[in-house]
Amino acid sequence: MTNTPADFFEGRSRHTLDEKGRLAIPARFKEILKKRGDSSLVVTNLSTCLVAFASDDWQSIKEKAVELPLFDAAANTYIRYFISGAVECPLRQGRILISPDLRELAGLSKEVVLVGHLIRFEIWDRARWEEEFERAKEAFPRISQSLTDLGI
Amino acid sequence: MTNTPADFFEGRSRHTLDEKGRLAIPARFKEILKKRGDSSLVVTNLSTCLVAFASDDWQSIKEKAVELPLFDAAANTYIRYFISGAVECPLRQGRILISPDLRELAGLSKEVVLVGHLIRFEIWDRARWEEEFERAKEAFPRISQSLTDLGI
DNA sequence: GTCATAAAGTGGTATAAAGTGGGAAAAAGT
DNA sequence: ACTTTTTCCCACTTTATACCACTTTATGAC
Repeated sequence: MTNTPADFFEGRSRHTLDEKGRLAIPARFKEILKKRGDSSLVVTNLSTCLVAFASDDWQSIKEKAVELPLFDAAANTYIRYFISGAVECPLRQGRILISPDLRELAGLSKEVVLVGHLIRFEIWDRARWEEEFERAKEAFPRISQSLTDLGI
Repeated sequence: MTNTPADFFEGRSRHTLDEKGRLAIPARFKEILKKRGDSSLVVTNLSTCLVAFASDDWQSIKEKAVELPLFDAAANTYIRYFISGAVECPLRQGRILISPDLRELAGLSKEVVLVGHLIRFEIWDRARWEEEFERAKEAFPRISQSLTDLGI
């Protein structure tokens, strides 16, 4: 794992989450944030893990969401499920604090894996991540058509 | 750089509603109100929860509603159901008081969840929120087309 | 390779802030 | 005047933050 600063979140790191819910951010991720003049991450939930964005990337997601009609069912589902989980997490001593609520949703215990996802990165409980990785490895040969359709 | 508070209500918080109906407002939400020079919230009912707005945002909702045709059925339903429920709740010692009427409508017991919804935030009974969250999570994969139509 | 040094990551403690609960004073309604 | 409700104040508990120290991993010189 080189320490060349990249523009994207890349690579996987195993970290530990302490009892207070503090999570160290890998140095190469911190470099990216620093380059953008950013010192916080925005963290929210997905169904099986958490996702972290640089604040200005999250900002543009929000700006779209805020234009949605007040009473549209799909819009409300989207906001309640995905947007409403978002918490700004400032980096302190190179770490962020993950709320008990989000920790519970993602099933995070002590051992955690941070997975680079280019514009964002994911935060997985280690056991869940290993399951998901196996699933992805298994599924990979079968998704070639979908990838072609997506232009890859 | 600085720990700037966001412009929108984001994140979920678990709070307790005491016997007097007092509800603490999360510090990050209070920051937003303070930034706007606002010291009250406007709270009204939705079908399964309550919604809170900063007073000037509520003002613009009202200004739109007042332009609606006098005898339009949907307009009247909207005003009777949604607009008329609104109560101004001033912040006192960082808390608001929720009337027994609204508490009953939203089925609020002791455990309550505040759900950031950008321009507004929702107030849910905890058990109801958990049901709704599961529903939203479940429904999420199926609403992608609607979201695309909405420009997401 | 080994050693020294630096950087990254981990854990604990003291302090500060946020959230919670209850009681007394004030205000409102009867 | 009396009851009920609201408001304010204080005390307590819980959670977050800053600070410090230690361990582990990476880096560079020899």
